[in-house]
Amino acid sequence: MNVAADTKDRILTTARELFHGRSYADVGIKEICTLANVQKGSFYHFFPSKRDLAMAVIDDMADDWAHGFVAEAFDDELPPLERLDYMVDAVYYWQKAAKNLEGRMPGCLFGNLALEISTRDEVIRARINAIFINASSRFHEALELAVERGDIPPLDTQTTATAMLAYLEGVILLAKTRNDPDVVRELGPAIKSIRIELKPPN
Amino acid sequence: MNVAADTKDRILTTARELFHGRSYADVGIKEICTLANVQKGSFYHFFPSKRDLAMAVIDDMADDWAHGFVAEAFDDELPPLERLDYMVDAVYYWQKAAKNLEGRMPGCLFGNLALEISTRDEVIRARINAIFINASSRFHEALELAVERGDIPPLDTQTTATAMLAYLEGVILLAKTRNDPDVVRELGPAIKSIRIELKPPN
DNA sequence: ATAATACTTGACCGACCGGTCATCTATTAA
DNA sequence: TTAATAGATGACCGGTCGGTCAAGTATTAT
Repeated sequence: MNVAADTKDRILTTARELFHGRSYADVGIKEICTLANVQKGSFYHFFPSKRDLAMAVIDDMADDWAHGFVAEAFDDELPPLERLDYMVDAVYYWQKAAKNLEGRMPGCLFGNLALEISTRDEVIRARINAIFINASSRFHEALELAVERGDIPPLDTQTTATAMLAYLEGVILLAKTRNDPDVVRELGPAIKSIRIELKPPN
Repeated sequence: MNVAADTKDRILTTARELFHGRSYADVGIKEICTLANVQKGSFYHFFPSKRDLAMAVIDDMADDWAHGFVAEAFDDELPPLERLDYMVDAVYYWQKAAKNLEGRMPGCLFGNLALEISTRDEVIRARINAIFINASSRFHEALELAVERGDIPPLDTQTTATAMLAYLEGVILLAKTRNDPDVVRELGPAIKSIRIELKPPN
């Protein structure tokens, strides 16, 4: 169990780093195995296919994410609008650290994989979509609270939350294309300016 | 010349469709050749490598884009803020048409390729980055004009323009992940709410 | 008419891809 | 102690990948 869990974990961690740093298609199982110090046959003992590995990596990352700085950013103790800034900051520092390590900005693993594979694999697409929906609900909670507290005037919190997530992903995309994490810091804070008005009731 | 130009064009067009609809890595030269009715040797007469094809596709698309609906959207005749809506609408209709044809939302070719290859290929990354900078300058012009006309209060037009482009890309990313062009229509208009204030002069 | 050039053809190449499998070893349960 | 199970090993497989090349055919310039 111990050894096995360790092996599987090494595969998962290595694959995650490689997929994130490059792309799904560009990383071969052989390379993953070599870096993880795992034999190929052993790999296929734990994962039935590369695609299944990808799904496991996605779930793994989503877990770490949710229990990591997303949990910190959207902490109940924090004033709702500050949570947005916290989130932006967290993305910035993470991307900057990654760039310092690898020389390149990896961007958002989910965004990367979504654009790369979602046209080819419905299951993976749906999985990433679910992660986005979940993330957007964090924004939503924060916005609801902000309205409730009178921090901001009423607005369509649901749609605005999704728009904010979209903005964040877009900022990361642009920053990655420029290979410059500072873009996140420069553009990120404007996330708070996004507003979608409530649809007038019929 | 005629026949040759035609062959090269067929390759370019086919590759563009395939890259856009799926991904760079997922589309092989053999498939491109088959669909374009071109022999492999003939392909390599026009393009030294797959990578060069990708660059040609990017340039080709950037050209079409700039002279196509981007030119329409950012027409001088149009009130500056309406240009933003025009742009969003154009993206929406395009993505919807593509989805109706192929069943899936292809998203933005530049965004797709940026996330897929920019960590591996500096030249391509820089090329796409240049396209984004160029696009953002269209937004910038529109914002400058809007401020000048008093349509909106003064703001950091340069940064806001980039933020708007980021937002648009993010919206397309999310829409693609949901495989639903309506996301563009739902979130798109909020692009006008994005504001980045002028940095106070020292 | 001829020579040079542009383009086409399709067989071919080595490398690498994801994936399999028989065999061996360690661990666990009875 | 033994039988079963879980995990590790690495050779192996068919297929596909990007790319090459020698030979042929149009096309163009002289």
